Amino acid sequence: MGRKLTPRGEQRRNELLAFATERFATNGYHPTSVAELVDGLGVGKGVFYWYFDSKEELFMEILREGERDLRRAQWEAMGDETDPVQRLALGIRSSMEWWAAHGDLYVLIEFARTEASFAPGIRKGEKVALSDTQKLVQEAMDSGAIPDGNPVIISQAVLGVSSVLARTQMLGRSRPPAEVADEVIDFCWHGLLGTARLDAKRSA
Amino acid sequence: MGRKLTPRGEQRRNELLAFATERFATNGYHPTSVAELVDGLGVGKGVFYWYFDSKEELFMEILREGERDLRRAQWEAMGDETDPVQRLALGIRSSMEWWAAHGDLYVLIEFARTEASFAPGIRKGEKVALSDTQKLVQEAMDSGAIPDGNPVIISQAVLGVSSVLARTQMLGRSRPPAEVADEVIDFCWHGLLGTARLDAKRSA
DNA sequence: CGGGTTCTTGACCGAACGGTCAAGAGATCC
DNA sequence: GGATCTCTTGACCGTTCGGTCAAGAACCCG
Repeated sequence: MGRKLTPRGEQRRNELLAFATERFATNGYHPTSVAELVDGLGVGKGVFYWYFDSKEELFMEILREGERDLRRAQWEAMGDETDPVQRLALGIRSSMEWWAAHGDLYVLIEFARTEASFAPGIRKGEKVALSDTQKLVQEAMDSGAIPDGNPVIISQAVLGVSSVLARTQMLGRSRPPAEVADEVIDFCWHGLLGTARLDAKRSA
Repeated sequence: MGRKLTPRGEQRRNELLAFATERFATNGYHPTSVAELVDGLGVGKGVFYWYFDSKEELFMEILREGERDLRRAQWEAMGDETDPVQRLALGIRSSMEWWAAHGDLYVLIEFARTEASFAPGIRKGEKVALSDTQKLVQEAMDSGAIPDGNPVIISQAVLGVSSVLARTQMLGRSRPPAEVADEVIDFCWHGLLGTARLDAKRSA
């Protein structure tokens, strides 16, 4: 929208974003009406349309802010580590921590992928995540740290394992993100035939 | 609904199921109206409600039939193979073939997970898939074919890799299912640090 | 205090939705 | 040919939806 907001307005906007995120994740995007959002916050309907052009724009804003924040968290976590395999591990751990704190976004992104109006935006975000991962994998291959292979496939597989275990183990069973991250790394590094499984994998 | 149908009625019902599957997957469940479905088939609205109690019931029927058919395909593919690791590979290959032929269902299941009214049914189906996989992994561990580990985690990881590569490589890039299945197996068996990567992995 | 801006209200709107139903067409069997 | 059952029609219904807007309250600054 691009309206200039006072601190008070900024706060209202954040209230709307937070409440909508929770409702959309719990009840679904379509079944959650704008009326339900403003009623839940105890304000008039005009408030909603003061801060957002449409329900659709609000939703895209939630997705955009979420993706931005996740990427920032990953970048911060990797810090000045230089070894690509270690960087990958740090990225996985920080993603897991982030998803643990923002479980609602997980559901929202899954939904967004299933509808024509939101899918393109999601695909763009996933391309960025893939490209980030792919660079690390390629670098690790070049340095001989991991054997040659198709870096795209490997990156997608790593992201897939992270994603599914985040959903089933962490969001579904409330297990601590650090533990789940260890399991992701363990599987991704060695696969199910691998043997070096018993030593401590926790990095640094 | 349990209405008894003549062959003609059976065919109409299947037309509705097929058309709705395509529309839901392409455009989303909520944005696709019952009116759009019957108009697309060139029939009156009453036809829809002759065969289904509600739009929701139709959708659940699509999911139910899909899951049943996938499971049947897997069971058929595994045939009389006895080695658990080989059975796992056969299961992965047949799933990939099935998803290639039923890409619409992929999107539908992803959506169904995101909404309170459909999520329980999906979770039940996923529990079955997990349990099937888990049994094979456990068996392989008991026989020493793969090292000990948490069979739940490993099974979910394998299913996750299958799922993400099915989506990105097969449905997204139209690559042949057999190739993608090979890549899934390769990654799951050895991980990204594994070395035995160059021999032919194709089974039998 | 006055004047301008930011924010809020809630009645209202047209459109679209899921679903109903009385009426009738087509097939089938005796 | 009539009785019966399966299937089809489409106008119609009540409800809810996303979105609008004239009016006014709250806040800020000179």
